Amino acid sequence: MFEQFRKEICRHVDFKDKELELIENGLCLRKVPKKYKLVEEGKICREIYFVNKGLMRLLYDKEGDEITAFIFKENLFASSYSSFLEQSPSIQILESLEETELIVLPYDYLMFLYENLPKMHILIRIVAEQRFINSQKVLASHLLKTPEERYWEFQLLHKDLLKRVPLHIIASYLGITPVSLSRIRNRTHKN
Amino acid sequence: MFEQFRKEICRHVDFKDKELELIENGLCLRKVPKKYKLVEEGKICREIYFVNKGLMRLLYDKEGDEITAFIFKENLFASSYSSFLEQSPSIQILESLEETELIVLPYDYLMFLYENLPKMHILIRIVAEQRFINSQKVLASHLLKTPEERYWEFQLLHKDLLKRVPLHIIASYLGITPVSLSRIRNRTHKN
DNA sequence: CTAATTTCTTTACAATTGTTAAGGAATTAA
DNA sequence: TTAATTCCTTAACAATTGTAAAGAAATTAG
Repeated sequence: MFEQFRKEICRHVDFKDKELELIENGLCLRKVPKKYKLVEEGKICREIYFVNKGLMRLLYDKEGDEITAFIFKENLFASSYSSFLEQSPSIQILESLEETELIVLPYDYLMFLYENLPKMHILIRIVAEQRFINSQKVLASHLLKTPEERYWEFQLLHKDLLKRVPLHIIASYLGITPVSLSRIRNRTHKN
Repeated sequence: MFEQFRKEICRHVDFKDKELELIENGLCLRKVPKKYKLVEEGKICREIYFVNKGLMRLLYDKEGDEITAFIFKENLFASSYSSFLEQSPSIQILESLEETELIVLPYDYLMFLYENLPKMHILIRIVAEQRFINSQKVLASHLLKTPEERYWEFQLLHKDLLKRVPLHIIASYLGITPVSLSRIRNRTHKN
């Protein structure tokens, strides 16, 4: 049930069995269907999700248009993290792209762990740092590369997602329209 | 000497006087002139800097062109954070935009503090989380807004920087060319 | 299986940006 | 102060993207 989760967190912090038990006492497993919204716009995000199986995406609703901020694959911690950290209304939406199996860590239980298992600060510090590094990479890609180069890069790094995710979602992740992505793909395949 | 620094970190973590002393034992003050490079491309970033007075910027060298990733004002923790965290060669440059006064926290001393003052994990967790939130905001701005809207937003949030920083640096921060920024400013002022 | 919906591509046109080059303004250095 | 450098704007043109609309293909729902 928590095998992947254990493996992932123990890569970063050396938790003892008793400590793992303490952590897992507050967790639960949740299965959601495709297109299920875990966090809605305007609501406070009160949980962090570890993706056991499936795909999640974080997105903005821009006057009806969906703009993808990030796609979470297996073994990543997903959440509307800004909303979770500040316990403030989310400006992002978190939803599943496939039928997805999640491990749920509630905010209140994380606070409990912070007090009773100080190592938890280390773990969450590392999770935050990694999400920061990721965010920096995506931002750098926008600052340094053209949409076309960004598509090539995406192809290299996330070949699997090209098959799992509709192209218009990838387009919005790359910061372009589906029409433009279609043109880029057309150009690319011919050369 | 460390007043601002103390005030800032105590906003987040309740350090006792003795603990503050322990932290400050490993810090030093550094004054650098304008355009001084604290971190060079390819070198490992071995320090975190707290900006006491002045301005720093994080940038990429893209085939000779300078692309600004972030601008650090007073009371922020600046660094090539990815390089610092992973102690790997930096793909970013960190340099001063003005004569700048910094408080320097060396990597080795942070490791020492992690071991001898566990609360340090909390502080650095919060610093990482805030840099993440910032990074998310900048990325959202790129995904959701046009360059023109991004300039308006910048004007609102960082009016002071328009006077302190050359426009071509702001242009690269907004992800556009100086020529394009000039056109946007021209359009904006007329309407 | 059929109908409805979603997804993807293509086209034509408008709008914006990038590029290159040139000149003037402002700042910095000698 | 003068000379050199940096900074900013403008112009013209090419390239790219966005928008709107339409239709084909694929997927989903009943």
